[in-house]
Amino acid sequence: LVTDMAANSQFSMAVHVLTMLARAGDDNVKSDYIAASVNTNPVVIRRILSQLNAAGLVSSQTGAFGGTRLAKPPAEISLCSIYKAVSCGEVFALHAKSPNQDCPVGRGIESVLCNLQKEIEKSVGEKLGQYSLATVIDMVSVAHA
Amino acid sequence: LVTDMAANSQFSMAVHVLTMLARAGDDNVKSDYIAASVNTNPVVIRRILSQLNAAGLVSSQTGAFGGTRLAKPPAEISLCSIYKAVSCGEVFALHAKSPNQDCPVGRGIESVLCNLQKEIEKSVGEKLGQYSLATVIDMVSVAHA
DNA sequence: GGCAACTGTATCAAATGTAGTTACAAATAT
DNA sequence: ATATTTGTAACTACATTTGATACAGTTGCC
Repeated sequence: LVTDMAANSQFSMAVHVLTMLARAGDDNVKSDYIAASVNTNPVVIRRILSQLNAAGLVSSQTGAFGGTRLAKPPAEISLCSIYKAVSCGEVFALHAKSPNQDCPVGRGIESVLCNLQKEIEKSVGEKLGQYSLATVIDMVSVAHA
Repeated sequence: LVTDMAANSQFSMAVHVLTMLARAGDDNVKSDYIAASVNTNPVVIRRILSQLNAAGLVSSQTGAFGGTRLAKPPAEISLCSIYKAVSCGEVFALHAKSPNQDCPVGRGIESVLCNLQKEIEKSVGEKLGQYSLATVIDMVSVAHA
């Protein structure tokens, strides 16, 4: 392990996972199989699948011959819904400690930054909403055609 | 300390710092004074000022009666330039470990995600570019008028 | 029924990033 | 000279992410 940890890559992994599921169609896919492609531990994959399941993007089945498959067609899964499903942090964080309320700037800056944060997050959501899982699948195919 | 650490709030602090400097006009402002408003340690402020200085947004002076002031008028400092100045992480991170290159998806997904990452980052930059430090100052003033 | 396979989740360890703090060298006005 | 202030190194504390092991619960098949 030499890489930079503590930098949330769950969105990247989630897109990867969903792409694998899309290629399997209606077949159940096992977490071990996905883990081999993502190059990580099956539990990491199951943690992501758990969030995607909560968001209604996939549906899983326990027991022998179990596994996971998409809950909707790839064209109906937007990248925005994936982004929201895995709890990625905000683009930037607000002050860790509340600023000094005795200072005019300290008193006013928090709400301004909070509004800005919401606007940026909305902007990111709209941009991601322009793409679907189907788009990604096409791009992956073209990438090494 | 009970707050959530490890969530980069340097952009928020940088905007706060620059707002303080803007209000001081051409006067040198000391890191201790800014730290009192941001409610943190002067060294944390000087670390941010160091990055803003490298980006040409402020100019500092060491020694007695030293301090920092803006290097340009607030209207010419866009929030995008502030965002780029403090090294905030990307909106989402790519895979920590490189995916399995023996899998078609693993082989193609990285470049797709990388392109997407760049596009999102560009989108964020454009959105932030719509605002300047002058805008923020106005909003802070209005917030508690 | 019993077995094998798979998910779901708890728990722990390793690595990394952020923020806060102390300390001190370098610079500069008086 | 002296006092003041920046710039930066070094260290601690804490949170987050990822990876790994373990195991209970579920399910298909013989």
